[in-house]
Amino acid sequence: MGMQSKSIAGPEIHAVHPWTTPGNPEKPVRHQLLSDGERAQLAKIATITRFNKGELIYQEGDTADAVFNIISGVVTAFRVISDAEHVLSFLYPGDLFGLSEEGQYSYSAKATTAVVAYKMPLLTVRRILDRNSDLDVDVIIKLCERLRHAQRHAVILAQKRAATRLAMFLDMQEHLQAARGESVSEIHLPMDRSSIAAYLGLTLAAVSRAFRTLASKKIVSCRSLHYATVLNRDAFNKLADSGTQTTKPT
Amino acid sequence: MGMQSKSIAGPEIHAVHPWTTPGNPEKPVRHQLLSDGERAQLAKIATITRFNKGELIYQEGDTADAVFNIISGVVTAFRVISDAEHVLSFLYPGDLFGLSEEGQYSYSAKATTAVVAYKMPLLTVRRILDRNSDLDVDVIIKLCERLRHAQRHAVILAQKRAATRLAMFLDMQEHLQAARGESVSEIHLPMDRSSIAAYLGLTLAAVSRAFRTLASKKIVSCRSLHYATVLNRDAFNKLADSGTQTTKPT
DNA sequence: CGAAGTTTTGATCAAATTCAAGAGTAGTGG
DNA sequence: CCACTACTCTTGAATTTGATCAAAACTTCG
Repeated sequence: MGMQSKSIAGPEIHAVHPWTTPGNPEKPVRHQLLSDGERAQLAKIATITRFNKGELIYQEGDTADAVFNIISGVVTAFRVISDAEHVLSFLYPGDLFGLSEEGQYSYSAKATTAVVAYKMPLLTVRRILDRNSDLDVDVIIKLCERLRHAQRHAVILAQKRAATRLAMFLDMQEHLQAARGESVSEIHLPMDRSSIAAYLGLTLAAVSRAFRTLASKKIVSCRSLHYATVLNRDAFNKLADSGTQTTKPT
Repeated sequence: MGMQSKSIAGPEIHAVHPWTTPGNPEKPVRHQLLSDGERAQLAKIATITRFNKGELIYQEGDTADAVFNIISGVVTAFRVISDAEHVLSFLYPGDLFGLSEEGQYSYSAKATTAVVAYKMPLLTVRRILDRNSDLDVDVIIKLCERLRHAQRHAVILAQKRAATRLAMFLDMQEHLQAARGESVSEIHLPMDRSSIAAYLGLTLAAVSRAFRTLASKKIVSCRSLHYATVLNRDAFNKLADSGTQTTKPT
């Protein structure tokens, strides 16, 4: 599932470059941000770590001493609040996590599928950041992307109907998949229903019913628990279109 | 309402420093991030702009050509989705906005109170960022803070009961107020009820009822529409405590 | 194949939305 | 300075939607 054809091994940060030239509003493309030199520099301090499906990577409150960069697999970032699990984001290969912390991790992270990741000591990464201006810019780009995602998440959560939230979630997953260069004939959902529920701020039952609602209206169909297809694109967009940038005329 | 006693005029970026020394989990303090030199450098390219209450600063989709730094007043960042306004964040003096954009602004911004702000050309700021490594780090710190806020927002929106969301919002406002060094005898709410509703993903009516619920239980009282006081701290924390870092023992 | 864990589905209940009318605020001009 | 108007906020009643609790169907994996 990891198709790296690069010459040098080492961390990869993928992100949509936020700083497009004005007057060139092409569709955003996901780039590899790090130069070969930067990757080599980071590779020296990185160790490769593996996590089994379901394994906890770190827990909210732990001393934040490492930054992770995903090679393959999916990670779920979450917080537990009065016994309820709230999913903050699903992280994919090319994502960086554990950097934006205040001494302690501000959320927990677990492997949703089997995961392989680079693990780098936080202090060393900071030392490199302090010297290397180009790396800074890459990290800024990545943080901007994460911020936009978090804001989109908030927009999804602000929706009042469950089917709308689910449609927006599926739309988001489809876009991310396209940005990663994967096929979009089907939407892949590596996480389980309860994680989706925790991300959408709904109960398990509500997510299940929302899937049923979309299926009964012939808007979306599910081949299995982890694969969905959009059947009626117009109806789907009517529900989900909100995160998509408005292709406004003139 | 602006109490700058600094020697040099120019943009100010305030943020909680995320990179505390491990083993020193003191309460986070908000710092002025920019050095005098950096502020002077930015001041040269900045112009001071004023906005009236309610005025639109920029609109989603506009070409993103300027970055703003608030001197005084409150700005609301929002998106309009199928006729419904969704508030992404309330921005205060010391905040920076308009930087994390992809050629076009990804949300709209309006002045919630009268606002005075520095306006800086985006291209020039980027050029400075490319050369000045220290500034990069400051921007990273600020972005990390914004990211944590966005994630907290998501946690608030994932709450199912309106009174809980409101309590968490009030708690957040109180903490921000304290971080800004203002008095916390009362919680100041410069925005109107419908903006709170748009931030909490609720209807105007639900917010109104939630205030009434908290008031009738003697947990919070409202002197006026814009000032609230916590009466019963224990009951309040029981509702709101979730975003607050767990002061876990040993 | 069988057992443990997930997901679906059903019935009831609580809570927020909606629509609409009434009370309160603010801002304007006489 | 007060009165009038426009706007925001509160409150009420009916409706819709999701939560909750619980049982049945389905997956997954040993």
